[in-house]
Amino acid sequence: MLSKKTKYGIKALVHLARKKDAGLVQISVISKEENISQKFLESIMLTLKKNGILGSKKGKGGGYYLLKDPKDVPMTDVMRLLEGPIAMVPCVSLNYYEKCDDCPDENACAVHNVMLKVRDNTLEIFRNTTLADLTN
Amino acid sequence: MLSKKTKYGIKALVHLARKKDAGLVQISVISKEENISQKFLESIMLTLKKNGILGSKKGKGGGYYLLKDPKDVPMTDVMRLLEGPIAMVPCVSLNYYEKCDDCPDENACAVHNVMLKVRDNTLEIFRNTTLADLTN
DNA sequence: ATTTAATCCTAGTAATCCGATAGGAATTAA
DNA sequence: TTAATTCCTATCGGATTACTAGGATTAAAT
Repeated sequence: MLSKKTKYGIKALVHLARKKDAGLVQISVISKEENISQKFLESIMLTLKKNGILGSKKGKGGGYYLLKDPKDVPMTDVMRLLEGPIAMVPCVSLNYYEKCDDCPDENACAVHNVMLKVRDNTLEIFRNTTLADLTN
Repeated sequence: MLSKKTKYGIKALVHLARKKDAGLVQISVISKEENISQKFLESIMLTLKKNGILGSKKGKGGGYYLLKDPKDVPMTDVMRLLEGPIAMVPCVSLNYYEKCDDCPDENACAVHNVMLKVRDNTLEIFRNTTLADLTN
């Protein structure tokens, strides 16, 4: 299940993408329009900023903005940043790989092989879906 | 991320599918060969039994067995039973649907639409993958 | 009958994660 | 100087996860 953090993060990014020519947008605005707890959203925006997806301006009249064009922000980036691995098991994760304690041989593991297939498909979708696609 | 419960459950089912002509298999055996905590596996086997996937025989010489042919057990059944919804958000779930608190219009929701696509793909895989496929 | 070996059942529990919330510090514009 | 914003750290209740404990029940073998 997708965490609320990721869900809210995506919604906020789409919000910014839609208003990308309007300059800065404040957390308070996004929070109201998207029905997201403001304090919670603050922390989400901060991690998006710290990881090079958003820029910000502090102080009065400040706010957030997208650093890149929406079509250059694939969902893989957003998902990995907010949600973590895209794979359902660590042993098929590209970016968060971990060996299983129980499994002596990955290639012989039934779970490994189905989940690899699922990951490939999901990854394909997220790679080919950008913020721009979500905006429509 | 897949829970250990689901992972162990799948492994146990595959184990049984591979030994389907050998009659009953005991939890203790599966537990050892698959490196799964026996007590934990007990509870998993029990839910698989209560939900019509496994049969059992109690007492000395007892054990578990598959109720159906492995090729008639799709992964959708196993996943839904052990893991719950296949969808990443409740609002795109077929079997566990729930409306989002925050979202006024599902069709206009960016998150909804990507996740619908992901669910369709994942579902397709799980529907077309049976225990028999995992056995090879 | 008794022992042994298995499933069945209910509860509890430690650790972790999630979804926030609290309370300010720092910065900037008016 | 004031108001409005982001930035930062810490905390917290509730839920979930991955087990564990302890026995009740059933059935085969002796």
